Amino acid sequence: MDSMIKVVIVDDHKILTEGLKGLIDGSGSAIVVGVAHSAAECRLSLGFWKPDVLLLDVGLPDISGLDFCKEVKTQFPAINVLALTTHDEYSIVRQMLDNGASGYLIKNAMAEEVLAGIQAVAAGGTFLCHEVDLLLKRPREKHIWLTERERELLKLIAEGLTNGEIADRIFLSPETIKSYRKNLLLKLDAKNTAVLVRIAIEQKLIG
Amino acid sequence: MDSMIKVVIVDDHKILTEGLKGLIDGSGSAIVVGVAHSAAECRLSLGFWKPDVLLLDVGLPDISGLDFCKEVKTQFPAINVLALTTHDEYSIVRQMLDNGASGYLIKNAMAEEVLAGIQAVAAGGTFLCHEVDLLLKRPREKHIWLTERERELLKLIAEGLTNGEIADRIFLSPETIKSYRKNLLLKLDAKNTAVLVRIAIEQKLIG
DNA sequence: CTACGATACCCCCAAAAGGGGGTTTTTATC
DNA sequence: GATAAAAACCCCCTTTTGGGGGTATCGTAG
Repeated sequence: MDSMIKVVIVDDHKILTEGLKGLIDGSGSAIVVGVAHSAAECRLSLGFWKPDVLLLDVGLPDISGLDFCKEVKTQFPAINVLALTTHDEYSIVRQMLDNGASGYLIKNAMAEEVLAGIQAVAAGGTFLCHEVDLLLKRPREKHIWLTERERELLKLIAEGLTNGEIADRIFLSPETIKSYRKNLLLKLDAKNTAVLVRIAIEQKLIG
Repeated sequence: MDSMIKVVIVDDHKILTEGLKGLIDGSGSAIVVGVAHSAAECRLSLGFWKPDVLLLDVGLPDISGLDFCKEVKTQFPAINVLALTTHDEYSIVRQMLDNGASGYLIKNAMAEEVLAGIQAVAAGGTFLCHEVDLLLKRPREKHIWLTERERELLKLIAEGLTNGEIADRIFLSPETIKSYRKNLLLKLDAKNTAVLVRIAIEQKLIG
């Protein structure tokens, strides 16, 4: 049928893609025209597949799904990206949507939500699974959001650099690094570096 | 058919379980007699389902799959547990096998490996997917393995307690805590607390 | 029976982090 | 053109960590 929504799946969990393909093909409204298990594999065929919807995982083996989403939207603005991941952290959802995704599904969502999501984004709309919808509606204060510089500092701290080493690395005064550090402790409500690093990783604030 | 292997799936990713059920039922050698999306849900019916093989995820929403594996093996020693997860860390694999699992599959393994794994453990054997097999064969020095006490200390450090606070909590001298801390830095090859916490979380050494 | 790992303890001293206060400049938004 | 947020900088002082040494006890596997 010509009205079939063409879908491509990019996910390295082969067991999931197999099952998902069956689910979508069996729906009658959409058909899987391609499956890739890495961003590189997807790049090779995406121009040929020309899907309406790209079901994209965040945790790809080669590059981040976050970056790949941006890449796809730049090269093929007509393709609607629907994120499909295990991550339910604000930081990931926000970055994915900022990078051009039209929808966001968590892998423990119902099968029906996948089909609903595909139809919604194929029609040019947006779709968020229930859990993510609630997440984004929470008051602003509950969401941790850092500036570029803060994320950079946080990453270097988590790598074990001292204030002095960080200062040398990015050509700033050690006193400046100290200020950022104090501010990060405040923002993330951490009493010391140990907790700071734990929260940074748990909330996926660093790559 | 009487010779069919009876399988129960426990995983909160509904999309994966749907697909997996189709895959197993379609194999001709095994059949899914039950699906649960949490440990609690599984407990209710496990005695009734009486499966030969339990496909078990580590990241369940209610309790850890690690603990649930031990629980199942205690109550139903005849059920062969086959772990099916995204985790490829030594610590998780080792704990799962220590808790009685007969096999370990990573979710990005091939679909064929799932069927091979089910047949192997149903026959009373063991099964490790290729990746995990390689992981366990690496020289001992490459594997980080901590004592009970060290894991306890590591957890408290990651929670942000200082040496003094930890000492008060577990009734030891602050000097003792300091020694453990220095030893942990050595063992995990971390130059400071920030790196220590990062490695602890990445290698899944703490709960 | 001895050798080893795990547990628990101690001292000294230097380096780093944390808590409290600040200032200035740029850049974007209204 | 005001307002606000981000970025960069500075000083004082205390607490905590890290690096370097140690010692003693207990249990268990060779």
